[in-house]
Amino acid sequence: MDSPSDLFGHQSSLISPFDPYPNPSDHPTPSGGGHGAPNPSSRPPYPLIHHLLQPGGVPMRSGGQLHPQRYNREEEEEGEMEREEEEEGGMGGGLVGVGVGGKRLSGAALVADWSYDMMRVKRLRLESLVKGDGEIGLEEEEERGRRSAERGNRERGREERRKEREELKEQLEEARGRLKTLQEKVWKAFGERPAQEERRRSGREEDGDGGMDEEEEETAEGITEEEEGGEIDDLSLSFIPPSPPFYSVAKRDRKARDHEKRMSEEQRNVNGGGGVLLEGVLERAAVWMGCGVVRGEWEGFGGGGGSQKFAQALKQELGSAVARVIDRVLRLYTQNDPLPPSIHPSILSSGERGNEGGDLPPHAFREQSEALPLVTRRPDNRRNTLLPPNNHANNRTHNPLLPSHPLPPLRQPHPHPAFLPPVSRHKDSSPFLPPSSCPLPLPLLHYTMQQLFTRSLSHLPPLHKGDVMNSDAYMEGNPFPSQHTSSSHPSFPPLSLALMGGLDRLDGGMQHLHDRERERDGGMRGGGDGGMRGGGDGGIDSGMYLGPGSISFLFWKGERERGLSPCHLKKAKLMFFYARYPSSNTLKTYFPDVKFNRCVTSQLIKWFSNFREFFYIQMERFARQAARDGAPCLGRDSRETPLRLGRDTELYRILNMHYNKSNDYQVPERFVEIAELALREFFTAIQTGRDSDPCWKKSIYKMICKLDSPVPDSFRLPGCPIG
DNA sequence: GATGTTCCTG
DNA sequence: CAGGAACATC
Repeated sequence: MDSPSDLFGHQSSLISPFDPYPNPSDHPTPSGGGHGAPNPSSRPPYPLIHHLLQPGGVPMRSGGQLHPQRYNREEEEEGEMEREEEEEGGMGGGLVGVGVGGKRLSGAALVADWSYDMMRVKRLRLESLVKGDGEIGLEEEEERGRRSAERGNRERGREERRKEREELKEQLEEARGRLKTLQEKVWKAFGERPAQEERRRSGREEDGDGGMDEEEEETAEGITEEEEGGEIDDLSLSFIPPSPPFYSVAKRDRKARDHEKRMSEEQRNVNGGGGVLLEGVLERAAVWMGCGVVRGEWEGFGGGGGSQKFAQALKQELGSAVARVIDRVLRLYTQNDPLPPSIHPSILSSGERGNEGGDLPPHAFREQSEALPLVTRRPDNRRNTLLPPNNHANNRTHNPLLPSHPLPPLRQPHPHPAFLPPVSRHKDSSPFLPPSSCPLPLPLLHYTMQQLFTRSLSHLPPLHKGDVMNSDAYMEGNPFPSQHTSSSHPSFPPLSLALMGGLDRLDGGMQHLHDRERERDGGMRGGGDGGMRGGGDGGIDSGMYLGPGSISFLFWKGERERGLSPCHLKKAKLMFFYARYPSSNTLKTYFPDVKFNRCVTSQLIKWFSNFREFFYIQMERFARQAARDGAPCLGRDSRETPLRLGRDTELYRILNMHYNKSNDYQVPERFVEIAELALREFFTAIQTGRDSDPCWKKSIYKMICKLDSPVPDSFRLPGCPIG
């Protein structure tokens, strides 16, 4: 049997920080080694309440975050392995969020946390029961076979049972201490001081008939009974709100009715004030804990059915109340509406509430929301990702990308214009984020997204097999209705691809052009690993990244493996302004938060290949248009200064739209120059008829390849653009 | 064979 | 934007 310290010593690991990654099947990563393969059997399955915490049938392990301070990046990294071990295959963290800088803990997390503690106690007791029963059976056999040994055996059994009792008492003491701690946390979470509670109770004691109502009398009676038996003399349950133990069926039934009654009240409370409900639940959880466990412990020890009843009662209380709260929160959340004032914020995790403690700037939560592709943004944010991007651009006479354009609300709080070059904006932070605007470690933005998606999707049919890969319910009911969504985001503008139709293949790759680049890269980051094999462990599917609009298990898995995310794509696009042909070493340098392996590297390279493709297509397109129409498309000045790429031109707009969709960044002047150069090269080639040469683009590509600029050092920082 | 690039398609 | 084919380079 687990020792109490073992049992509760596990607590800290079981109260996992919310579990950003679904651990699909606890499969060890293909890379094997390094990560301790989670062993499902090493953790208790909480058979009693596990499913009760899954309102939608989706395992939603509540990772009550009791250590918000863990949520800085370093600790997150350090805890990665531990977390993996802690994961239990449920949609971890789907319910409650991280207490990122939060002053309060999630009520649901605490309930789940507490429930889990109680389950541990119960399990403890059941184990002792099994053990005890076994001993009893043995005695009976001996009684049949060897009467002479009967007395001795009995005495021995009694002795052992006494030992067991001692052990159990110790364990209960531990449990009690644990409960006390938890309750203090609950009180803290709900703003009620234990002292206040104490006052309340003592005040009640002074009232009426000696300060005891029926329940209290029963409690006292129950304890007295136990004390008479000499079993729980020191289990004074002082921190547990008074409530009866169940020592008679009649009283239990009556109590059950009372509980039903109060549950109805709670139902009302949940509609009007969630905090009250939670407190009630927790109080009664303590009641069951204080009475059920203690009582059942001894009943069970004597062979009674206390465990069953305790389980039933616990099931009732926690099942209905907790699940109801969770359901409600989920419902509220999935409605994408702001929380109605009737919902007490304390029933939401701090992750849901953003930062309540004021550690984060006011826009922090807004930025978190930016990371939620499926969440409709607030009306004041014109960049709603649900809308076609920049529709306004085509309908306005002035260029929306001009620096004079009002900044979008997201950026307004920041003193610097959004279009300043990154180097001048930040010394120590990501170039993408204003100094004050990155209150969370960037991965947490992803985590938040994952977390919220987990919640949102828990009530929806799976869109992708990955969404629910580790959901038993979905696994059973939905055999992977996989629909790849990667092609649902057409990026190319309506452009006559016929232009490209007659182009012949280049007779050579550009690889040789990278020789110089590689040499340069070799010195950029000491100890370049000499290629892409360095980080490869083959642990990531090539389909890990499915595009900014498709959040899937594969994406989560990618996050788990520190793979590529939509933010990395964004960063890559911005990086394209500096480097059209980044080598793999360059990529490794500038994506330090990505765990590189062959697939990730290929993916990044593929991205840049796509960027180039788009770039060249646009260049050629506008060059041809200029050659045909005299380049009116390139602005008024284009006749005086041929083929200038002004920032008010259509080409500029298109490029900016593609690489800098949300205007996080000012297009570097250097990029504008290079684009102009490329444009002129295409234009000249077309004008002079060189485009009839099958290899006519090659020289242009080569030229562009040489024009890569050093990527600002600020790009070396981990993270990615918000939103 | 691994890697990188372009082209093409969806 | 992904996937794949074809090709080049090492």
